[in-house]
Amino acid sequence: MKIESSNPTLTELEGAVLATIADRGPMTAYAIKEVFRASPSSFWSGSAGAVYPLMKRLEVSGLLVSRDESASRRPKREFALTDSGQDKLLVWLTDVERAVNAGYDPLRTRTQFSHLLDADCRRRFFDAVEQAIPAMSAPPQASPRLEKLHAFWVAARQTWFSRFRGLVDKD
Amino acid sequence: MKIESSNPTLTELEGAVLATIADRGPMTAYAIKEVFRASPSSFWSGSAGAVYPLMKRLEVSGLLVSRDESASRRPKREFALTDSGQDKLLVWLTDVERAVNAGYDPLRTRTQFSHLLDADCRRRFFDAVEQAIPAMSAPPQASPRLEKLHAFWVAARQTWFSRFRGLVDKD
DNA sequence: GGCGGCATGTAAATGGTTACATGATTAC
DNA sequence: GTAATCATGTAACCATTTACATGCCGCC
Repeated sequence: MKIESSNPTLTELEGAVLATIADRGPMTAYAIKEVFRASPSSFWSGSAGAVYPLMKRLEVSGLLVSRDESASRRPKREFALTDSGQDKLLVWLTDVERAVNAGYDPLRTRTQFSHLLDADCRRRFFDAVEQAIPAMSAPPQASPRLEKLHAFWVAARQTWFSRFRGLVDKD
Repeated sequence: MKIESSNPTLTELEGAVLATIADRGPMTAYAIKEVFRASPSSFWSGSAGAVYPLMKRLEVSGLLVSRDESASRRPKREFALTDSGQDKLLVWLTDVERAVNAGYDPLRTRTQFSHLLDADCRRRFFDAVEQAIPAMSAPPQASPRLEKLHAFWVAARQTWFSRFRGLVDKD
């Protein structure tokens, strides 16, 4: 007897959707989409074309259940986590292989090639970046916990970048 | 008279290809692909299906030129940067909007939801991550400069994560 | 003589973006 | 009454991945 394992592993977007619902409770696809749209990373674009079909897929594979919560003629379908969805979420959340990954960071990529810029151009670019990093704001209506986490991440990034710069400027 | 602007902006992969060639001199598509495959980020997979057509595209749009460098019956086509390629590269490299972006980081994503894990599970996951971060190695045959940059980035990440953990573990 | 690395490429599938379309409801 | 927001969705397109296919060269 073969056990149906459905999708082998969740994509980052799928995992993040499940995690968001686990965190905030049942939500509409629209609300999920807005959460991602508010992210400080442009890689989480929160496009309808990604979110709606994705959540439908997650329901079909039994990780989400939806109920019609329309209070008027306007449609409103709320998705909640199933037990199996909770299980998969925990697997995704604690996936060490995924977590230990340099990720995809346009600034880190550029630092690797900063020596290709002449000193003047580099200084201007670095100045602009250094000024912009602390200005990165957390998504509006973020919880105090998320706000704190964001501030913390920004501070770490700032430290990293200015130390990197100190290293490079010496040359 | 209309000025042909061809592709509006380079993708991250396109920019990184141009930068790699600018850095190392003329290379084959195969060599480029291997550089990306060696990256510590799984997002730079360096697949032939991405690299070969991409470099052909960059040549068609005039950012690269290729010459046949076959020394035997085995084919070998080396791509070099054109002046226009150099220009576009500099624009890409100093794109502040791109550089100031939280990027795509599976670990950062997971930290945002770490409170969904029970204390025991969280500790195990964090332990594994904290142990794995310093073990992240730079690509083999990296230049001393790249090696240094990588070590520096790893150290910053380690600091960030352990401080984040200190913040969370208090709860 | 065979295996691993160099070198080129393509076809199909995936996962996501952009842009569009529709309509209900709320706030001004 | 009209603009913004809530809410749902789809179609076309895009960059990239996975998997495959081919063949040459050097080394053991």
